[in-house]
Amino acid sequence: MTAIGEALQQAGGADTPHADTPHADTPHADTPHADAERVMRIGEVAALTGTTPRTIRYYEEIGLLSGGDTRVLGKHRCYSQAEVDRVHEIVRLKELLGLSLEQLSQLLEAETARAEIRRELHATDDPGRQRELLLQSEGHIANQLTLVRGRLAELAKLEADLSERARRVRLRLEELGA
Amino acid sequence: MTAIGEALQQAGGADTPHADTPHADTPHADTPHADAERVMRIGEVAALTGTTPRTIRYYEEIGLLSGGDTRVLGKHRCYSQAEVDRVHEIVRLKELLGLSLEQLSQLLEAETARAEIRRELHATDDPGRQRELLLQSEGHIANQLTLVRGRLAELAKLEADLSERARRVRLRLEELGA
DNA sequence: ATTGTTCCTTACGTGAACGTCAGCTTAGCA
DNA sequence: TGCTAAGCTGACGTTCACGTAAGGAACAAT
Repeated sequence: MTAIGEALQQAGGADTPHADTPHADTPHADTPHADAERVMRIGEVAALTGTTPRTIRYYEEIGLLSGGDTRVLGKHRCYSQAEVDRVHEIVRLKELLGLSLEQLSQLLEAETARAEIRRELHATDDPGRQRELLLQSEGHIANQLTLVRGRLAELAKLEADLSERARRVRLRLEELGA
Repeated sequence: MTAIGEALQQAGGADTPHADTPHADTPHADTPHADAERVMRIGEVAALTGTTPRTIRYYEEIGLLSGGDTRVLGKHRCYSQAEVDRVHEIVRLKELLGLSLEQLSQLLEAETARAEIRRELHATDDPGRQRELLLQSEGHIANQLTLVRGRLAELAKLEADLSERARRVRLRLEELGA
């Protein structure tokens, strides 16, 4: 496939990038309430997010992922659905906005804080503290929105330019046909 | 400035990235019709496009820029406004779509062909040939549009997600305030 | 207990996209 | 004609974002 082909396909997504674990995830739920907070290992997370274990470890290395605070060195990393979500978010923002991982780690300060905030929101009864946390959240999201909307505007302008070009070419073709 | 700051500013553009040529472009038009097809050298092009001479040479090296077909080796490269436009286009697509330069060179086949097409369109009187050229142009633009619109859709979805999140946080804040 | 698969850490390798330095030539000007 | 700023051609260095390989430990199943 050509490079442009890849670029065009890039919008589709949802492919099967590599087969790491051959037999799929255990279909029969052996343990009760298994789906809610299943503990996953790195290979599964990688497969679910369309990345590789190496990538996940790298993201941990540079501080994008926590990588199991309480994990004993030398033992397996274990992840929950929350980490999967985060990796998905990382990939999405990275591809869509073309940000470097350093920029992302700053932007994702929002997400990092969100987990913390959710925990603390449920833990505290102090309305003042809750207010503070929510305001922080709002600020982070606003940051992301600013970035995304800026990109949207630029892309819209590009689209307009291209449409205009296409229109002109069509006009000339009609002239020619007439 | 923080990385996120840069990312947020990235939408603004139009900064002065570096001062290469101290005294600006000769303000007095010595030669007549100077602005139409001024011949520029690499430093000026770099300054105008917010890049560096090295970058321009690199783009030439990998085939993204022609770099003066008729240029004698060892002599200075010279550029016209067309090259400046092309570099601008490259930078724009690269940043906005996050494409690799190889992908870009495929996508920009359109632009490459356009110059050719414009020349040939004026050179030939054969309507059949003209039709063919215009159809080619149309195809290339359509390719670009597909790519851009795909991105636009993805970004719009992201924006919607973020807005939804922001809405929820605001709701909780109102609850709290009430 | 053995075995096969997945994972661990460490460390070196890689491709893209330039940056940077050296040594020399060209172009504009005084 | 001489000077200086800008450009030229190698060629090596660098950062990012991982890939890959080696040697060993951990888990699941038998």
